[in-house]
Amino acid sequence: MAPKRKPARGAAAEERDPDGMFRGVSAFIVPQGVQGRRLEVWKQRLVQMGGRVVEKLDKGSAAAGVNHVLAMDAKALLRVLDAAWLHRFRGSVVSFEWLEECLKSGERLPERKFTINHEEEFKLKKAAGNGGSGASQPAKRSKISLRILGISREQVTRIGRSIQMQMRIKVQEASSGGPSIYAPADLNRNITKIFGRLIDIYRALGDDRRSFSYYKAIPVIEKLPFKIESAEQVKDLPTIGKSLKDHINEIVTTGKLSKLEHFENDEKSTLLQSVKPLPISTQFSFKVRTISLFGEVWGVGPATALKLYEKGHRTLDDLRKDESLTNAQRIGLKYFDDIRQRIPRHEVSEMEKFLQDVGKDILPGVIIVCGGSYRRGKASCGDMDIVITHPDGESHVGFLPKFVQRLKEINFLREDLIFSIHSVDGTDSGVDTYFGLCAYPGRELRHRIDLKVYPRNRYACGLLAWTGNDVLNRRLRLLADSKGYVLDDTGLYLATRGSGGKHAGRSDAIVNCHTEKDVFDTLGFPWLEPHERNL
DNA sequence: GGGCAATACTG
DNA sequence: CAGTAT
DNA sequence: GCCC
Repeated sequence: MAPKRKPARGAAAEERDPDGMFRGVSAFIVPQGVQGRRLEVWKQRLVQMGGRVVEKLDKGSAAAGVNHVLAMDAKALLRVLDAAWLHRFRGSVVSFEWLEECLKSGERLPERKFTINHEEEFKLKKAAGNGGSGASQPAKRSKISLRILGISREQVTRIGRSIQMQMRIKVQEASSGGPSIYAPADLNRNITKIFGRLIDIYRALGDDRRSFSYYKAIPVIEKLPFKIESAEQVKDLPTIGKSLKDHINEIVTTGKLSKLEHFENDEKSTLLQSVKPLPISTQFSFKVRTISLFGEVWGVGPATALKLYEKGHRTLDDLRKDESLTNAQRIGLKYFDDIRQRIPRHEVSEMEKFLQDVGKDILPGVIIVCGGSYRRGKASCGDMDIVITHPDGESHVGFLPKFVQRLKEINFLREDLIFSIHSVDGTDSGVDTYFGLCAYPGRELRHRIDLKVYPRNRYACGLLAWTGNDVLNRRLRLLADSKGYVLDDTGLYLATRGSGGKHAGRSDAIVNCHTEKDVFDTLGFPWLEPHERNL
């Protein structure tokens, strides 16, 4: 797949009306139980009319300006937020009806009538013995669950301290004035915005290579210190060839791109028509939108998304009725909203510790590290990539099945997507893999989690690959190829030079790389700390 | 006109 | 094998 | 889509 596009800076800011009815509203939105497309429309409306949508909310955010929480109902609300947190929260907790009624009447209605009575709901759940599906417990409970699961008191208090610490830091940040952004003004937003749409469209259609070309052009354009006024200024830039130059020419002279209009105007969304017309730049063809949506389901790619569309499916609910879905796709669909939620860094940190504790119980000395965007230092993560090995080079064998079993017993792992074992018979480099869904102890919200177990001598390459980012992976693999190596997550190999073969085969001559640094050094690539790998 | 990272699992 | 995932 |  082509690299995921970073959300453009200030995406909706341009069409925003600062005097709109939602002026001053900073809303955190609980997506559970709402159709994704509907949600998107609401968010757009909110922002267009002067509001703000806060994507991440963690324990410290009370001070970060959030003054509204919007959710479907109390159940959805408690699924994502702690009752204790809500109790402390001073802003409005309202159902989406508030938003709908405001939009319908055209004026800002008092929140009071739409308040969600979560306290009541929580008491009910508690009285009912608290087994209830989907209800999340207050913060205290999750610690208790950790203890129930065999975690020591010291660890529990350590986790508690670390949460408090992070809250303190958060509050400090919030009180020391707003976020200072040093990003330079985005002079050519008119162009990159359009390219951004093309990236999404081509990816949804399965044309990753083409999508990638637009993707590469964006940072190049963003770095320009001037506003492009003619294609002349751009014709010699790398990543910008004839076609992109023509696009830019059309954009700077006419203000739009007919090619994009074509994509966006073939069949209009009836849903979007029923609401007020959106700015042209935020419209998508119904077909492209729908296929993109389907493609966001885990296990559904461009080909399947297209088939489903042509079968007549138009919504995720349509998909739910389809018999042809695979197991994994069903799970992806069922937990669509859950998986889409990002995980706050401190929670990943806690879960990493949790996994380490469970792991060392089964196999003393086992090394368990959370890679991915977490290891690259991101403030929140889309999923967790757990890389595992054992220093003795042998006892990792057979670890993963036991680990997974244990994690299921204690209700951490919930649903399986992929599970394959090679360490025992030694096939496929002896790497064991598990992909699935997990839930933070004491909650029901599902997160994507990957577990990979490597023999010690392959661990460095595994960790490197699973830390990414994917752009770095590609660069390193390309570089390896140019120097007569093959690099993947299982090792660095001497390429077998088949006489005319384009694809250098992997000889079993593995190059000894005990650490990530060994890989960088062997390839002659300047060392990057994990947090420097966000290319 | 071919390559664009490289490889594993599902059905 | 095609499709999807990392 | 771009690059060689």
